[in-house]
Amino acid sequence: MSSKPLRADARRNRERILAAATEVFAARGAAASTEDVAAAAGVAIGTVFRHFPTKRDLLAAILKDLLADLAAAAEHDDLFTFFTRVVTAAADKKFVVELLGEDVEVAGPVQSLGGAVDALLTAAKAGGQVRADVRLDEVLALLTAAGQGALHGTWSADLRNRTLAVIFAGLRA
Amino acid sequence: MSSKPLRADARRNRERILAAATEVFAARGAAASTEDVAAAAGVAIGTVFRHFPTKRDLLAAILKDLLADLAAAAEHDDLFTFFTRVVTAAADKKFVVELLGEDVEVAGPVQSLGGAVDALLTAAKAGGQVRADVRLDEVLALLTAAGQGALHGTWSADLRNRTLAVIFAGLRA
Amino acid sequence: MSSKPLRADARRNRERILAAATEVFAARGAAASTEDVAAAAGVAIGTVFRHFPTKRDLLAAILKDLLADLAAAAEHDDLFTFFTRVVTAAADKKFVVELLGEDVEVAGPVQSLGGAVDALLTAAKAGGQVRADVRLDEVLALLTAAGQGALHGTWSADLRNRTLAVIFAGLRA
Amino acid sequence: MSSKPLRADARRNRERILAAATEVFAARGAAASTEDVAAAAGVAIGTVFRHFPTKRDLLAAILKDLLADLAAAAEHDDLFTFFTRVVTAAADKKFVVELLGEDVEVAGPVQSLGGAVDALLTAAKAGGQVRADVRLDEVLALLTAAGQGALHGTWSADLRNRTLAVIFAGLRA
DNA sequence: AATGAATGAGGTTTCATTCAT
DNA sequence: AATGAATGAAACCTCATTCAT
Repeated sequence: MSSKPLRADARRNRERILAAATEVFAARGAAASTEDVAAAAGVAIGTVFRHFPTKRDLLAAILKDLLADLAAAAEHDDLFTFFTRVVTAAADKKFVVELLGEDVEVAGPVQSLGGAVDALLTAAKAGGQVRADVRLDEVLALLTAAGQGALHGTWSADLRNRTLAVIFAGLRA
Repeated sequence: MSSKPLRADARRNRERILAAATEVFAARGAAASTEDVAAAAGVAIGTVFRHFPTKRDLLAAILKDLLADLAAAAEHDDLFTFFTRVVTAAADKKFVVELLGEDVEVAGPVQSLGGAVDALLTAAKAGGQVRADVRLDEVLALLTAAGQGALHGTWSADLRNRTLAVIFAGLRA
Repeated sequence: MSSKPLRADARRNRERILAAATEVFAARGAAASTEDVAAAAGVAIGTVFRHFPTKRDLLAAILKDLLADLAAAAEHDDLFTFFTRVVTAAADKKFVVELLGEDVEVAGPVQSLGGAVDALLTAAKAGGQVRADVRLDEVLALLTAAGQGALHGTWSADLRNRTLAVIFAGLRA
Repeated sequence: MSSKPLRADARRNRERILAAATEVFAARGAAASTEDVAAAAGVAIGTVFRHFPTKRDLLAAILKDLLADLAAAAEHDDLFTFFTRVVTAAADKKFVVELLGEDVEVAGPVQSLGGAVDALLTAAKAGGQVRADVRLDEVLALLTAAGQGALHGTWSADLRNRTLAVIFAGLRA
């Protein structure tokens, strides 16, 4: 997949930049400057642009990492647990929604998430926790919706639980 | 509320600017320039800033108008119809979500929307279409979530219907 | 030709910028920064870009002015005098050659110069100072060549005279 | 002259870089990036800078090679043939003029060219093809001028011939 | 000697906002 | 009240050059 194995220092910097960017954008929104990200990562601005030729590339990389983490977590979850996890995670990453709002390339990352959710959905149907006629795409749609709703609404834990309860009830029958 | 009665041409300009801004931001996102809004409205940039001293003020005014329109529509809807209307409208106003992501002053407008929804919810409960223990705040949360999900996911009409069907089923039982 | 009559202050600034740019580029070459031009003109950087949206636009405007001045001078010259004038002028504007080296739009301005030269050439042929079979395009070519040669070679007045003498002799017979 | 005998691979690289640089600068002008030159040569950027510590050094080396080639060709030419050859060559090397415009160290190489031309000029005078009072420096000036004119004017073969014909006639009488 | 990642100054350009006309 | 030119702080990005590997 990756065209070349990065040199040790390059890989180290790439990761520092990604970590710094995640933090900076989380704190100040996607409008924060690339300059600030460089400073937070402790590298020069040119280094950021060597790794991510465009601000959009940087945002896309963060998003990809985030979704990959979530997809990995899916292995040990049932559908409802996973759903809750995603929504909770979204609330911590205020800027993800802004990323999605842009034309950032999401198709790929979301596909991988879709695969994970598909497995959970199948299992949930088999176990009778979800109606048989529910399809993958509306589950993904609900996931996106809940995630972004939580993001913008800054729901309390209690509100989040009650809101998800409605969705879960709808999936059951 | 209004500090001064505007001159006729000033009022006309204010409205032209609002209409143009709604269109421009819907088409190009909230990052579109104020200059572009002025051009679309057929006025000079200075005129926009005379009416809305800050870009944020302009965005807030649009949002307020939008929500007021929705609240007005609520008068003739039942809860589910209204829900569908809001979600459909959101898909047309790509930028609303960006506004909410910012610190735009929405408390007031959203309150009025809440009032409208509260009435619909009470009626729906009375009619037995919604469980008695459902509270206003989770309905609003679901509304926000669905609206923003629709926005970002660019749902087809079919997907929207199936997604809302799950939510509605959840509200019923 | 010009789409709108500029406001008084705008026109004043436009001219100050052009004058400053001519000076700055003459002194430091076309690689000098737009920022420096703005400073020399006593305006903010944004003002330069309002008048000349691109550095290239600025360079093209200078070139156009320069050639227009030369074309105007042609009215009172004979061909050989004009030729000498152009070559001398070129030596003062070290950067013109760099402009021409770029893809700056020169076609238009050069056309106008061509018109002036054509008239001088016709008169010179009529007066018997130039062979009848000499065509406009080679005269322009020689003009360009001499101008740029003078530029790069930093000819002394004496060398310039002797060099032009060869060209003039060639045009005579 | 040469400080150290280069290792075989180093010498090979030096030549690959020079060849690539000649091509790249010819195609895209002297503003082309050193990075691009490295890529075209198939070496890393560091290698370019090891051989030519400065971009200017690289440009100077190219120029030197170019002029050396021309001087070598002079051995078998008469003055007019040589003149034509130089002008034609210039049209192929779009960037040479830019180099001359800079402070690139050309004194040495140009001297050697001057020597070659001097010999041709002497022969031409002896053969009666050039007036006796023509001096070397104006011939060189005309050569430079014609070369640069051809460069910037993108002359057709026909135009070049007619333009040179005027100069040659001027040299004859 | 070669590699290629890092540096960081500097370039062009955008845009919200101010202010002279 | 309207106009639109001016401001100037960023923003993103490029590139010659240095230096660790």
